[in-house]
Amino acid sequence: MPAIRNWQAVRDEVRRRIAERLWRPGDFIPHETDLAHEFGCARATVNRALRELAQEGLLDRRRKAGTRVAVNPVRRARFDIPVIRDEIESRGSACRHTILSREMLAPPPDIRARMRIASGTELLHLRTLYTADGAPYVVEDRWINPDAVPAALDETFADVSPNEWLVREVPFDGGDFTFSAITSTPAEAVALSCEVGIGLFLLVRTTWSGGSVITSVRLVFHPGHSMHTRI
Amino acid sequence: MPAIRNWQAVRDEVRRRIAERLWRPGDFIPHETDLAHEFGCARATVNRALRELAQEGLLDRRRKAGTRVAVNPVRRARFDIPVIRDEIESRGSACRHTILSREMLAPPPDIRARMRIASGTELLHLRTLYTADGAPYVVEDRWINPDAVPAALDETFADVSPNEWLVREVPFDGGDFTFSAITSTPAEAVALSCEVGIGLFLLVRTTWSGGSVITSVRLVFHPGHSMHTRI
DNA sequence: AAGTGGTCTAGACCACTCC
DNA sequence: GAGTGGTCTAGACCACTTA
Repeated sequence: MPAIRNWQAVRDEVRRRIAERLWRPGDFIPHETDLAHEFGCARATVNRALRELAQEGLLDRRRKAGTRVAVNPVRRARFDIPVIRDEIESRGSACRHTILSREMLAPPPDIRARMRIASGTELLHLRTLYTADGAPYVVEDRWINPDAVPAALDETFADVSPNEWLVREVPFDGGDFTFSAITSTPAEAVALSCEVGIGLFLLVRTTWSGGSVITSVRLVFHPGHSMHTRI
Repeated sequence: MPAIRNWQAVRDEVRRRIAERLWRPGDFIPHETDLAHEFGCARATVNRALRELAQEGLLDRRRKAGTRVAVNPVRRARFDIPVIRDEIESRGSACRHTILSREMLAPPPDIRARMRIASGTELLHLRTLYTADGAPYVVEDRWINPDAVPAALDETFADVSPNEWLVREVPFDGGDFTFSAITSTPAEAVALSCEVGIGLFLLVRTTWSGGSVITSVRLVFHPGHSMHTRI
């Protein structure tokens, strides 16, 4: 057997042993020290490899107990969540955005709860349409907390979309994403130039910085939109 | 300032400096050696922290060039994709599955392409319904490649669902996920006891092991289903 | 109480890029 | 060619669990 001296090789070898059922789900695998000895590398190298596999969900590690092959391989998929403009332009299409409406408004209860806003407080409410080569791509229904982002009140968002502006001006450090499907309402059908009563992909995202919620946005995508990833 | 000696603390401090715009998008940040010196820790510790942030998408690292704050903070969110049974039971509901149909069948062209199956080859085709406390949860339309998993032909999947059986018997090492929304067809409406013409969440997953495709599955979830994550 | 993974260190060399 | 991040090592100590 060739020497296994870098962490990727260790990772691949462990993966292979699991795939070939040398080590079966639920089994304990040898300790880091033993594997390091077997592979002829340092324990830190083995640790790096096993840590990676544990993060992937393939291994289950616990101090004192040891490392075992995950019984239920919960697969963790990583999604890139790009800025809409990048998503559209990376497909070679021209992206344009239009502000459909802009107003100060007291948010409905569900938004208030999601953003932890006191009753009666008014937020900046924006509706924006993004098009790809002229075709409606997504409608964005966004609430911005002016307490967290006072500068937003002076912005028209004509040149820079709300999303890009916020990304540039207020780096967030946390977010909450929900993906689901909805049935198109008349309003959404008009905005996206599609029929009423068809399935549309919905992404609701709330982002915060420190303790305060910055913005909550509801993105309704054009019919046929999909999100894709590979593990 | 308190000492910053472990990699989590370094990571948080770097995050803070970016959030407070001390380091702005596009800026180069100090080299690992300098940061290690400033924080009073080893370079490896700084490396671990910066590597983590780069993986998150917050930093952009290149040899020789250096490390800079990402201009377009593409956020990477991780989703856990659990076994359906776990997903249902973790909500405290009782999970049951029913095989709606089971047959050997030549797959339609799109499935053939997705699974890289030669024209004319027959695959095992299964339709399964999962219920949570008796209510339809998801309908699964699955194709299994008997070349990759001969043992599947002898299975009735009465006790163990196709998904669980495959997870247990054929550890896969790669997968391809697509999330989208569809409009319910009459067949789906019947299976899920819902109306025709409403939006449903759809997950299409193809998994392989080594070079050969094992299975491709199309999951249509009950109305209102959502996927959630936090970063 | 003891054993395992988790992490830090200091130093070294390597590999990739940019100039 | 030179400089940066990427990785490996050997040893040490720590922290968390569980036996």
